[in-house]
Amino acid sequence: MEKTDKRWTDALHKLKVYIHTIGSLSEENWLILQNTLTVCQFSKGDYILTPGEVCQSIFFVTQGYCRAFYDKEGDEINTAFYFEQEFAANLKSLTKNLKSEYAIQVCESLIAVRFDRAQLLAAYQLSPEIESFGRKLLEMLVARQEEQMALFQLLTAQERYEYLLQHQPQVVQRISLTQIASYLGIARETLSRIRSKVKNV
Amino acid sequence: MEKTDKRWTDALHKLKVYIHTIGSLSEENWLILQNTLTVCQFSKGDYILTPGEVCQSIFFVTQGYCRAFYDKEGDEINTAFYFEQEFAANLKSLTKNLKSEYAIQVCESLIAVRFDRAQLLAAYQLSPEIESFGRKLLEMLVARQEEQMALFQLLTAQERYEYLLQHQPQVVQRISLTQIASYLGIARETLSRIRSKVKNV
DNA sequence: TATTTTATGTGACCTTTATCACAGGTGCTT
DNA sequence: AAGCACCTGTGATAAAGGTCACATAAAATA
Repeated sequence: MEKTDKRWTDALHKLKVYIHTIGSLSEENWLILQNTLTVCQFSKGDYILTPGEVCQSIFFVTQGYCRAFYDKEGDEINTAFYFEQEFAANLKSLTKNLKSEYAIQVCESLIAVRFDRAQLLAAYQLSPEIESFGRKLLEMLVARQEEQMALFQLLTAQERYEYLLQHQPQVVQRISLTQIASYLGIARETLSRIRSKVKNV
Repeated sequence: MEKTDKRWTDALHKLKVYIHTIGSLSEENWLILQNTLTVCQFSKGDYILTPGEVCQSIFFVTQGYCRAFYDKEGDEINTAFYFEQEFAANLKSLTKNLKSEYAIQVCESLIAVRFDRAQLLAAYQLSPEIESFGRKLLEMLVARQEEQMALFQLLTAQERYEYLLQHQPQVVQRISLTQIASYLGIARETLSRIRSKVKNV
């Protein structure tokens, strides 16, 4: 995508707005950061990250969505969905420079702002305020992960589905039953039965 | 505990060694950081964090261990164990200033270095290098959490137990069967059966 | 040591969920 | 419109794990 494209500036604008919700960044530092960013477009089915590859980027989704999934003996197991205003990456692979054990694939035509790992680290060196932003971003991601973990350790399949309905309604609205079942760790038939039970209550 | 206590300097030394494994910190900044730290001792059964309380500290364990657990309708459900050279905290509560939904309790007489949230944030302001350390620490914690999540989403009960045997043998060695079962999300009888099956293979 | 408490092992039985099979349904392609 | 691929719903059956009951072992306490 060209820097002059309306979608480019649009995506960066959305990111800027988002950044100001988690802390401040001076105009000067925003410009430094902005110079390290690119805006990318992907089509449905494209891979943002493939197994075996080392994750080099964090993507801030501004349109569409994608999913992370493992291949377990031929079965695809979803572990996350990333929607608008969310950050998609394999953080373990990114920070520890390890090969990814899972894939991230586009589900719905995607526009995202790309943070390149090396350039981001360089920006941290240039500006403590940018590193401070990086820390706050990580704090948010850690908090979200912690919540996600509790979901899986504490709740039954049905409770997890009801949790999604309440807390992540867009997951239920935009994603197929089969994909949600894989995410919840249950068979699609079981989710179909849960769904009809919940409806009739 | 007194600052002159041998265990105090001993704990700080262990922390210092650990910090140098995740990145460098100048002697000057180490001294700044050190001034914000306290070394605490807890007895078996003590609570480091109680439900409803806002988490104000991160503890670097140097001796003994503790566990995090939810109370789900009277049943205690373990979600984590923190051993020597690990950081114990409710990161969601700490970073978002929310009440904790779970407790952290000492299982085996504990010595830990305490990072106070407010003082740590102040140290970040004083020194970008300390904030950089904070970011790297979070990156490690995020990576560990991500691995933990995959464990629960991908593996069956028996596979999870075998994973523990291989990757976290101290969990199996130091913690009772009942506590491990609660951590794995299975009945203690089931774990007992898995254990006898695994032994006889 | 004797006594009590707590943790673990094991069988019988029950509940939940997975698996297999198949019947519509929806949307895309030709 | 016909054909095809893919998704969802539902029944029958199998397997995994939970629950209850009780025996035994280990640890704590008197």
